[in-house]
Amino acid sequence: MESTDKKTQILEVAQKLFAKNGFDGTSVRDIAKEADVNIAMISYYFGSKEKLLEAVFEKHSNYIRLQLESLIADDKMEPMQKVYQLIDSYLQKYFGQMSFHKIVLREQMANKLSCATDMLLEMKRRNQELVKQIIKEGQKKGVFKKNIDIPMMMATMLGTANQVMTTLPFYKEVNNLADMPEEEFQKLIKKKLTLHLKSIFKAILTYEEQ
Amino acid sequence: MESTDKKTQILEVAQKLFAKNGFDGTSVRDIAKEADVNIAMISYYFGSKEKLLEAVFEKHSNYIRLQLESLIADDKMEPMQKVYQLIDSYLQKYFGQMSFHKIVLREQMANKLSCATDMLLEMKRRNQELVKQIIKEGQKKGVFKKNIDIPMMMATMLGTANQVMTTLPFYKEVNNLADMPEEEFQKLIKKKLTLHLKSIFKAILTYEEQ
DNA sequence: TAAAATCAAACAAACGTTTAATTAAGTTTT
DNA sequence: AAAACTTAATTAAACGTTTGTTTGATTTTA
Repeated sequence: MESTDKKTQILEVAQKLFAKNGFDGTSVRDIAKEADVNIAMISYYFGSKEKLLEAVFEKHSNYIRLQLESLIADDKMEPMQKVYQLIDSYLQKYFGQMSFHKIVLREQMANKLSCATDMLLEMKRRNQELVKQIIKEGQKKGVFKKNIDIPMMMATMLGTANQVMTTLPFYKEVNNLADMPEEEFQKLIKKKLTLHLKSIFKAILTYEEQ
Repeated sequence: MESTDKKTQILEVAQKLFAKNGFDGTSVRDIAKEADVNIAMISYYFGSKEKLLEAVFEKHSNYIRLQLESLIADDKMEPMQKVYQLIDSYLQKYFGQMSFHKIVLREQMANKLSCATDMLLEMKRRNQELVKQIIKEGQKKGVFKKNIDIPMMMATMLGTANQVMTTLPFYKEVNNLADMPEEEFQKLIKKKLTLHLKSIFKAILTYEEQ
């Protein structure tokens, strides 16, 4: 049998609660209660709490990689357009799966060696290598500057997105948008963030130092 | 009596372990063992584990604010130089107190309402207001563009710094610096990050869109 | 000798996991 | 088609640890 109803329900609730309260801050009893299943079902389906976390990671492992590979394969698109679409893809994933990316952020911070953090690091390495290919292509075509610090550039994209995402209520406050519906507000902030990052990346990749 | 040896020792160990393993991931027994004190001393000096966390926050509450205020007060320095020094101050604080800022990052993610998160939000509001003053001064002098999204710009600085800090081992790996001593490596990455952020801020604040 | 500091021990509560029994679903045998 | 059997799903209860905190006695300090 594959993916019972209750099994997927446990997985989704776990993702939500891990994001909200952290791995250590979430008990299997919390998960069981919210998913409306017996506690024993978690061990029954996933083996342990730790393996439940791994299962959450498994679910999200390949999305960005596929996007990047199809970008590289495209030989008609301009380099700068590829970078813009790269930003779009990342932000699409981030805002579409906020709760998961909060878990990633938390796991990233914990430097304990687990199967989940290994998966994460491997994902990061692979994606960074693909981004490198896109940038090098732009440099070969003479559109981008030489000496781009790609890891630092990626840190700005991921870091800015994370920062905005983890302090969304703060941005709502400073922009005086307390009344705006949450969904509309997120759309707005995503739009702002996209433009912001695109203009930064353009500066990093093309503007000569003065 | 004020600040016994053991009391400060508990505070420092707590900061270190909270940063490493998170608040929920750190037990008072862990803290007591590493600080080489009896478990009961934690309740004796701080009342509870929660209040111990608050005490850690208390210790760090005012550093950046003072730096910003002295920057605003200076009426000789050029606006761009002020922004550059703002970046220096923030990164100085971040790299000097990494473990504390990891705790901040974790608390920021947890949206539970505690005394500690309140302190954090208040700090953020105040500092953002001060940064706003510095930018507005530059705009009045005609050095900076109009329509600067200050919260977004700050998100880029804080977010990039956080991202680099939480994934330091990754940056060591991708830069092939596995052999470099940790201290030297951190100096290098801090230097890189500083230049990176300054060039981004210059672009944000002065380059006209093309 | 009075107050502060320190300690081992105990507390109840919460933790992740396992057990053993029961129900539901599916398959095989009559 | 009914009965017998087998496996999967589900449950309440219990398991042994670990959790944060408190107690009450003892030592140190002033």
